[in-house]
Amino acid sequence: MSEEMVSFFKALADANRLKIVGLLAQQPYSVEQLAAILKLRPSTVSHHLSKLADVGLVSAKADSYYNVYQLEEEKLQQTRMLFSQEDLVAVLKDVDLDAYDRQVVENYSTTDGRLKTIPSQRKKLEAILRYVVQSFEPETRYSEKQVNEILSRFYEDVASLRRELVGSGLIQRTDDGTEYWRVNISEEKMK
Amino acid sequence: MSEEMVSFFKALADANRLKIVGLLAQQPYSVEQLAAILKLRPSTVSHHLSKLADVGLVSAKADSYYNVYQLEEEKLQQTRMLFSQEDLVAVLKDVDLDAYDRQVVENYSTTDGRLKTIPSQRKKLEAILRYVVQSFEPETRYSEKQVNEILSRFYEDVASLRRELVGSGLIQRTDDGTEYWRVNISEEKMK
DNA sequence: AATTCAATTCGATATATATCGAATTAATTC
DNA sequence: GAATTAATTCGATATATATCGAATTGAATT
Repeated sequence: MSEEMVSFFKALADANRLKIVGLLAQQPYSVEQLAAILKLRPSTVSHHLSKLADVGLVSAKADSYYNVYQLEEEKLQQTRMLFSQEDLVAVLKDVDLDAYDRQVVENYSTTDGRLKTIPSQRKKLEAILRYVVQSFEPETRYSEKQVNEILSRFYEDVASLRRELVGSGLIQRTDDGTEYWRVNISEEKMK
Repeated sequence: MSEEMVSFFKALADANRLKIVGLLAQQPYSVEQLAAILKLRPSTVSHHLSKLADVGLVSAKADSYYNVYQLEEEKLQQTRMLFSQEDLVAVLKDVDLDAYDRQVVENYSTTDGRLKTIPSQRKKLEAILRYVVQSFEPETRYSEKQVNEILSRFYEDVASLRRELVGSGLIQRTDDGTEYWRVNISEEKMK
């Protein structure tokens, strides 16, 4: 999960905690020893150790009445596997990828869902086009007349809109201009 | 350097910054797009991006008046090399490794540098012994008489002190007990 | 059993920082 | 050239957290 990843980095995002990891990589230490070496109070070191223990980087072993902490080597090795493609995708759970496009469309639409104008900024235009193209079924051929009919629901100047869609690569057409179709995402990414 | 390592982890120790990394791993995005997707203000996203850029994880490319950010793949790969033995040792620069032993010795010494008592806690005792043994030259043989002479500078009950030193493995002796020598660190680590 | 001691927990405080809105900057469009 | 727009910077604020000292806990020594 993503929250676990954040906690992991938070655990290491402190100079003293990094030093603790470095020290425990050499040998186990008690809280008192770490406190003396780092010039911190035992209570502070205890706090740091509990954060490191929370993410599984260290563990304690009771030895008489000392608490001797040691590094969890396997967990440290695990760091090397970080940022695999899966990890990166996992971070994007619950992320609203279409929020930008939606926001742009809203800004340029009247209450009845039609476009007021076509934005001149390229990024805005692209967002609008990505939205409009969703009204075309994939794997389907449309005549120019059908295309115009669909586009007229969004904007009066269908010719401009059609031209931009083709120019952006989201819609393709035969050379003679008689047939149009929506380009699917994987193909589009190729360009 | 160590400070750089802390900054690196700090840069990734935030849920929204991790999401930005995840998003940029898919494709470049403008500040405005990221803001819409993450439901943050552009100023906030700008702030996050500058932290990521500071550690070299992302870079900006001007495109008309958009600032399009992209992930620095090489830097991300570099993460996998993290926590090598060198990295861990580098963190310990400027760390006062002997602080604990010094502190213990101070607590058990009178102002003239002699031990008041010998601590009963094992960890404290070990610290004292590590300190005392430094008065013996490495690679040198001592007679029992010489050993006692050296130890008497620290504590009256030289027999106890000598016994603890041998018991701890810091000092070794011949089976007949006529010669004593300090065990060097690398050998001691072997045990 | 009483005392000593290391560690943890708790409460308080000071610093760090995530977030926002406003002002500014730099570039584009009209 | 004037107006628009994206991004950054700046100042303010609220939250998070690193650190400490005091109190508590649990174990070991006397």
